[in-house]
Amino acid sequence: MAALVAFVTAPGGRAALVGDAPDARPEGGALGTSGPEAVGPVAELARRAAELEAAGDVRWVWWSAGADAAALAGAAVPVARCWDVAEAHRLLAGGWEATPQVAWATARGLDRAGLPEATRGDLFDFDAAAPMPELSDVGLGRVVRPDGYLDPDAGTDGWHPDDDTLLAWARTALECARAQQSALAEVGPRAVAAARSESAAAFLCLELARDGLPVDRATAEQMIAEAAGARPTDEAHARRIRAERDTTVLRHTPGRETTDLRNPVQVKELLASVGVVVPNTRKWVLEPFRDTHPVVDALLEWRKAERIATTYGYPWLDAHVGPDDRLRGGWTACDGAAGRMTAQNGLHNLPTALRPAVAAHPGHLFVRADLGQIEPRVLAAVSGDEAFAAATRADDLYAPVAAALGVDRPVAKIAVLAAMYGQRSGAAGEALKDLERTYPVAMGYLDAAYAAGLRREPLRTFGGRLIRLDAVLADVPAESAAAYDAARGRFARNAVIQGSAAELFKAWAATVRATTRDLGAQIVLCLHDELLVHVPAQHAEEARARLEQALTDSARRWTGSSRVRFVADASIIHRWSEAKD
DNA sequence: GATTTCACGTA
DNA sequence: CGTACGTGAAATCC
Repeated sequence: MAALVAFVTAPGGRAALVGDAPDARPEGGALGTSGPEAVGPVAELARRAAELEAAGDVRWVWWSAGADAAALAGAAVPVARCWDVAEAHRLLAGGWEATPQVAWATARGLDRAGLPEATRGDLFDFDAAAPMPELSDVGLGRVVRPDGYLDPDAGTDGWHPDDDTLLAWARTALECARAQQSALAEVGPRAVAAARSESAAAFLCLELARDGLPVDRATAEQMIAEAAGARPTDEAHARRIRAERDTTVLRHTPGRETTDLRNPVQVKELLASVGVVVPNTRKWVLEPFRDTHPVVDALLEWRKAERIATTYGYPWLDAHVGPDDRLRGGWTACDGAAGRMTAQNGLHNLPTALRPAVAAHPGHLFVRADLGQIEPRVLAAVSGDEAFAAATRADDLYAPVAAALGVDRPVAKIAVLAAMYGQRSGAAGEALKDLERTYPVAMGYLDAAYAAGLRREPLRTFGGRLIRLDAVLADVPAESAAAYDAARGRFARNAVIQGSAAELFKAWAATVRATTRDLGAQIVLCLHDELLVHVPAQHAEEARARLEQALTDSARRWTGSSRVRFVADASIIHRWSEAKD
């Protein structure tokens, strides 16, 4: 078993590293007596960490990758195993808030309501707390208060610990990680493994932010030019281009040229004047009126161009694509709801029209792979439905389902999706009833999640992530209590599937990262069920094979069996836009 | 200046 | 065929 070694940093460029050999620790013995221990400038500690990583079996512990491990990612330390206290806490307790103080309190079983407030300036300055007696022998008392809570200022921006305090901060992280492991072991058989996988994903997020997504700048400029016009030379030029774009719509409605197309109220009035009366001007509302009046089609085309001009235009390119032609944004390992990864600066919602601009750099290729029919396959795994699991053995899961129900494939597909996502009406009605009879375990699992949502009872994903129903939907406006309840039910039903799928995806990504590193491969994009890996051209085929093997292995570890089959569609491409093979 | 609404891109 | 996320422009609130 890997030895835990904490790596923590403090403002001012200091870091501490403290190891603890768990098996060597005598019963009731002191902590931190058998492993490495160092404190100093973060660059120096990162070098020491690189040596330890190269030498042996280490699992790094940090309060969070973003706060503590940036220097390791920056120095390209090939971190193989880690424990991210914040990610472990998010798994254990749900939601997104995961400061060291909250994570520590939860792991130690302290009441969340008793958390002390951070001090502010000199108004509430008080004398440093006396060390906590039972922890003072190893120095944790420097950051742990007598009442057991963490010093509320520890780890915050304005905190300037001395060396001994920073060492105590590292030892406390170790202690917190151990307490979390115990707590997660109680949650379920997969939760500790899930925390490790989430931790790896959090470090991967630093690497994604560091490396960026390879872009072909010339193509990007060309695609932007097609939608938004030439790059403006000055403000007046920019206004002129904007006006020309507006004219493509306004020329269809003489007399209304002053309409502001960016103002939905005015657009609604404009449409009403040509007989298109709509409650709002959303795309799917206007779509049926495309042929009613030419201004509708012109408006929808204008919106597409306007989107690229404003969100993905020249300012976006200049701000987020570096001189090395890499598109960079911040990444998080999980959102606050079900636990999917998030990304900023358009990395997760780049219009497909711009995908030709995402291109492998010279000498490299992309291996692109996505998980096929991931959500129904995950449903089969998490529900334990043997009949549904049997259907996953087919490349196309809907084919055996259609055969079992005695319906055409499209009907089977709609029925399965309707069951998972909530709509229980419409064309799928009859097939849904058959689905309930044929796969009662899987359908029962979904119904139970829905019912728990109605009752406001928190749920856990397959990997043990707590799905909270209080905070997430608190601000959803609802006309009636029943609508609010139903929204909660749908959310719960969706979250156990979406969240579990996210866990498998991250386990897969972490395995790919580990098993393709020696090829010089970089994961450059994670998109919920899709991976884009940038790899030296001569290793592309090998990398593709390892991606598929990684799925088999991580799915097997995650589900604990091979009853449910997961499939990846993997191809080697130059540009993200290229068709699947 | 901060927050809300509308709209729309991705899965 | 539901859920989630991030972004920008304009309106609205304070």
